[in-house]
Amino acid sequence: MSEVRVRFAPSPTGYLHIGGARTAIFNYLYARHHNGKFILRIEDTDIERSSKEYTRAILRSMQWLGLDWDEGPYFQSQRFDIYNKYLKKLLENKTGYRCWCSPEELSDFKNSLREKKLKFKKKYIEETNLHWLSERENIYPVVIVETPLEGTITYKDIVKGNITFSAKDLNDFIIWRSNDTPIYNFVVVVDDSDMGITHVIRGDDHISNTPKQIIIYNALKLELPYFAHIPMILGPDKKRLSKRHGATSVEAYKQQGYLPEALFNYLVRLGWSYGDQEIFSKDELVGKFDLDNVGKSAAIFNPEKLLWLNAEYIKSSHHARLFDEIIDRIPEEERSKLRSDSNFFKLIGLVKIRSRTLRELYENLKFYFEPYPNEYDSKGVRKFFSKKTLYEALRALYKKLDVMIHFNEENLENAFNEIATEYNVKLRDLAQSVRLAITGKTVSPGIFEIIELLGKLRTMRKLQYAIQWIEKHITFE
RNA sequence: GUCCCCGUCGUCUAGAUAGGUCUAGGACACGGGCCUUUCACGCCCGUAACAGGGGUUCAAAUCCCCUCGGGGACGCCA
Repeated sequence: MSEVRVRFAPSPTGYLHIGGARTAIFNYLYARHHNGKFILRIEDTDIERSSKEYTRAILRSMQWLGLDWDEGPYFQSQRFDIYNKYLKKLLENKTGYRCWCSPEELSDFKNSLREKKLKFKKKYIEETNLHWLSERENIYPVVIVETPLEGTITYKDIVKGNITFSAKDLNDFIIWRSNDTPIYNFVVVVDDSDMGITHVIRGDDHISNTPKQIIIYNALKLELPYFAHIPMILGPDKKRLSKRHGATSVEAYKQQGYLPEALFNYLVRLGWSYGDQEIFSKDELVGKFDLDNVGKSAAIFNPEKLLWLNAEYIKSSHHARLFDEIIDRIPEEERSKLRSDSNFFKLIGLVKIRSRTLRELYENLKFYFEPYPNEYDSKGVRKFFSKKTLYEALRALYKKLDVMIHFNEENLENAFNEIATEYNVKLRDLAQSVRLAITGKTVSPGIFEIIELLGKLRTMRKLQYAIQWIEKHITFE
């Protein structure tokens, strides 16, 4: 077989969404696996709804996901010359015809045909004496492709197998608007052919477009590509995934703190599998991905599993990489200091196993450079700041730490234990009140570990602040 | 309504192509336990599915048919 050439062809009428991203990924992987070319084409023939802003956003999302393309982006809006050339051909060989009818007339006619269980065909225009086939005043013509009255159109889908349509079930369809611009079904065929696309890999919502496109291929005497229709992604209610199911754009997942590899991995595994394996590097995917293990049925998007995968990727990421990923969230004045602070990088290591997103990672990290917590967890305050003995223990601990010279885990642990015994409090309760004092939360890495990393100065400052806070806000019974 | 596609645990799936090795495997989630200064991580255990009905066959999740269910398409959108 000659070189594999595939394409991803989004229309810039919105951000790149999860479904589109998966289609792009499948195309990308198929190209890379077969040493072929991955082409990007922007389908902006609907000038009204397309925008430059969305185009930029789509490219940005693709780059973020690591979907680098080999050719393009081509813009259909710049290729009207080519479409005109093929349009001429279609008109010349009479598979396309001009129709002088208004949108209203056309839709009324289709409705009346529907009542008779008939499809819209040129033959019925003629039989009904509509006079739409020759010029009329004040009406701009559309160009319509004529579909056969009988027979079948069959093609072999790489993922779904043989699919057959009856010609009698097909409407003749418009391929050129009365405002002199071409329509989707026509331009895809022309472009895919012109760009030498060998495999059309797209969502299975395009299955019913395929017979129409095959008719155009045949009419234009163009070679047919292979078709592979991949199942769609559904929401939890089994409806087509949309905004009401929550975040659907790639951009949104980026903002929420997902790693591109995690999203990529999750999306490939949705509808494709390789035995029991769940986690794949991109190189592995390039080696293993092929269309034959793509499933036939629609998949429900499961945010929980994506979250799990993201956590897995965060856990196995290098600290430096994670630092780079969250740097935008860190206050500017802290960035360079932290970059060369080896304790901060150690802390990243402690915190990353309890962070499922980069956002969480940042939240778990920020106590390190913030002088004291913005607020204390209210439940924690009730349990650990509101007991007199714990408060007294905390004060005693403060004094003990104040004279401690080597601020290491071992010494800290001894000090905590001594105070706990002395004041007859549980070590865990003392640890919790210190944790709350330092991080503002009841959850963090090991208390001795973080104190050691934080160092004496910053620890004492936070403890002092907490003690004062308690004195100011709490009245013991 | 018409046409097309799909149907294994709640979810993603292994199982197909070569019907027996499937008392149906893995993963997420969920439940329990261990570890433990909190929360995680990690480890161990558990709950849970072949949509239904007919065939074919010594034998069917795997092949055939029907029913039911879900989705998609029927635009001068892509």
